[in-house]
Amino acid sequence: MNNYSKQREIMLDVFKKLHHPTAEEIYNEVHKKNPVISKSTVYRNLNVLLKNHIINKIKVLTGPDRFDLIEKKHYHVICKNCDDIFDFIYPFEQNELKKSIQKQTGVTIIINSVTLYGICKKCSVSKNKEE
Amino acid sequence: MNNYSKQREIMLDVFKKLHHPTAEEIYNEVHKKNPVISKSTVYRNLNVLLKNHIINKIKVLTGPDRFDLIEKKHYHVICKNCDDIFDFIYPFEQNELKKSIQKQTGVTIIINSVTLYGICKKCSVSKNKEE
DNA sequence: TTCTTAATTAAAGTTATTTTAATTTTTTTG
DNA sequence: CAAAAAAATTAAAATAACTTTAATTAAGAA
Repeated sequence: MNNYSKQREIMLDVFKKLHHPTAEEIYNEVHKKNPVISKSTVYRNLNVLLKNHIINKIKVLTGPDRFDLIEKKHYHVICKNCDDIFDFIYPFEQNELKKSIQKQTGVTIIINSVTLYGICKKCSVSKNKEE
Repeated sequence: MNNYSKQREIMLDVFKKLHHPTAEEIYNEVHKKNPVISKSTVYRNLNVLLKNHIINKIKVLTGPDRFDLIEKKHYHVICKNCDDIFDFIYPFEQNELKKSIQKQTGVTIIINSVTLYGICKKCSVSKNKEE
């Protein structure tokens, strides 16, 4: 990937509109702009963008993977109930954590892609009703 | 799930042997002990154990989900290259982080299931050869 | 024991994603 | 610019991981 193909450019455009989209959501949006683009192209280009560290893949507990543009460093909290993703920032880069993990596991954190799980506001309200 | 079925008991036994196993790996091990247990039972019981907070699901970047017994609080670093999972401990429970996330996102962290990504020792060595 | 509920199995179904093979587009080079 | 080579795309088929279904079996309560 040296420069961008037309479809890849459209995909990047679409990324700016959507919030943590799934491949399907990207496909739908991209399809509006150019109905000729196929789903396999979307999937393939997602992988190209991933390999080039232009986007991130976010794994949720259920349902399809989600993606986001790597722009500024932020982390994700995922609601264990509805799988909604929220961004937050935090000074995780303190060497302390990095060094501690190095020592314990031998793993060098390169992309501080922190994911936490919790219960979002909506779900903590509605949880009292059902179940 | 009030008490355990035979198959569920076997599954819990198997969990103590394996390190972050996939459903398939659990099935294989369980199958050795009792060849009559089906794959659908393994999958179904994994979901039962998840709902009852006895095990955790770990999402890796590629490949099938992994699971582990919730015993003592620990977190995971996943190698972006080989998807291997390493455990580490860290005092994340400091209220500071919890409160900060609450404020920013409205999400209440319940299970501090932190996941970070990096490159493990093995991969950082072999990476210099290929590609 | 008989009734009721829960758990299991095997097979079929689903969802998300990848691969393949044929075609089209883009880039390189003479 | 034209021919050759490389890269990207499409549609369809294939795959991987997991879930659902329908029929059967096992367990617990009355």
